[in-house]
Amino acid sequence: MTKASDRAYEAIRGMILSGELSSGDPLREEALAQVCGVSRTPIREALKQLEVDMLVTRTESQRSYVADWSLDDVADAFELRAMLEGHAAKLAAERMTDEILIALRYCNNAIYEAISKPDPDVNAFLDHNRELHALVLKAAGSRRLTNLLTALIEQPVVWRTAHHYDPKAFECSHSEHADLISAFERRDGAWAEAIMAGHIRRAFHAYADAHKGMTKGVGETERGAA
Amino acid sequence: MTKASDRAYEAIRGMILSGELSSGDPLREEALAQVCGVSRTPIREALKQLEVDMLVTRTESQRSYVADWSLDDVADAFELRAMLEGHAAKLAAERMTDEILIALRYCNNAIYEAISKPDPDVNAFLDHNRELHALVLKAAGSRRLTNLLTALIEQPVVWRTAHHYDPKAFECSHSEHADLISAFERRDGAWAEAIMAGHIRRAFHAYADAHKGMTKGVGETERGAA
DNA sequence: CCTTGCTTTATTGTATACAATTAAACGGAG
DNA sequence: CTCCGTTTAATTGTATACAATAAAGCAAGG
Repeated sequence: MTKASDRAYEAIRGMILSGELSSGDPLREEALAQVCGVSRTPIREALKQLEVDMLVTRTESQRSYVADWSLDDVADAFELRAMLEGHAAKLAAERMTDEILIALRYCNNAIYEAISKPDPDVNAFLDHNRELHALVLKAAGSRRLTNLLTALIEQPVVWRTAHHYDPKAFECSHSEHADLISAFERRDGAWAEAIMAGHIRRAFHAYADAHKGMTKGVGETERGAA
Repeated sequence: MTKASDRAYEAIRGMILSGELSSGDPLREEALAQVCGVSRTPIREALKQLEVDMLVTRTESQRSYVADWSLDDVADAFELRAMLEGHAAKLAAERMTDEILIALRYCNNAIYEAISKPDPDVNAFLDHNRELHALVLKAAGSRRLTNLLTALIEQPVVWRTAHHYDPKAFECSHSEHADLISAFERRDGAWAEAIMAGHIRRAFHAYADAHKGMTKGVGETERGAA
């Protein structure tokens, strides 16, 4: 993925998530092309993808703007994710292979390594967490489900959530993964589904709690009291 | 929507669904551009959208092919649709407005008109059916959910399903819609969810039954016994 | 005869020019 | 002063040329 359209995608996404661009800001193709150092063609592809990701909205006249991300929107996304990823866990339990099971255990051990030190390695946690959830999707074996979820999992939200975790929250996440693996070992789809749904919902509340007090929308810069 | 990219999208989609293109056929941009009478740029956008729709797959080297649509794939899609649209029905029941309720009743009446004659008007049925489901999504009020479902509802599959309906199946569909409206009137989310999930699953089995005996994949032309 | 590496060909990726469309600026009439 | 239509500027849509890359064909060596 060293193509210009991918770099443009990452660049624009980064600008949105870092707060360099705020909700509602217009995204003009030519301006972005200059900033990203590419032509408009890859910019258009990137914007199309970001629109699918719901980080960008388009008016009826095809102008693009940075999407608004209210807490309600995030709640909406998390609820859908809980449902779909719960379903994925159920399917995964029914279709689990020994190979993937081993990989899952390895993955959760790596998560443990990352968080069980005085100074938790949040990035390592995120990497292995992502890998673990990807393994569940792989075991579920539904391309459509994978597609839907990747469009739904806003990695930035996960990032923000994890960076507000306290040691106990990390431990909780690891413990839930362990339960999930137990459910997989026993091929207990209903259990796996319940654990996963709870796992996602817990993450949402962690996000919502961390979000409390922030009066501004996600990605918006602080402006101080008027 | 009179843009070249939309026309290209419809044209390619049509070619795939009509069987003019078979599963696994390569889709070369230039060839499609000539067939559609447009340049490669809108063709690329159309292919990207068709890929989201899962009518087209791309190899790691970015070549596009007509996707394979096995019965398992369709079952997968219907299951996800049952879950998501069931969820939508639950939300819709909780957030239903009188205005939408009136529109729903009108819509289901129109469906009744279309099917309760000697020669059912299948196209009118499909139009009003689509409208009814769109109204449910509107009442549910989740942009994300709407996005996910539109990517999931392969209208062609619905089309094929409806065109194999017998009078009793039409009546059944209409009756389930009526029940759904009752659930909405009573703001009974759980009931609405159950009805909708059953409604979609019934549609799947109608599709599967009609599909029996077709040894070829969807969209593939009959070739006769070897 | 099979393999391996190179050459050729086909296909996709990107840049850019131009056309079409839409929003903004402006000006005149009421 | 406001409203409406016209003109102007800005922005997106499309076509096309060229660059980059991957597949296919081919030839030489094992």
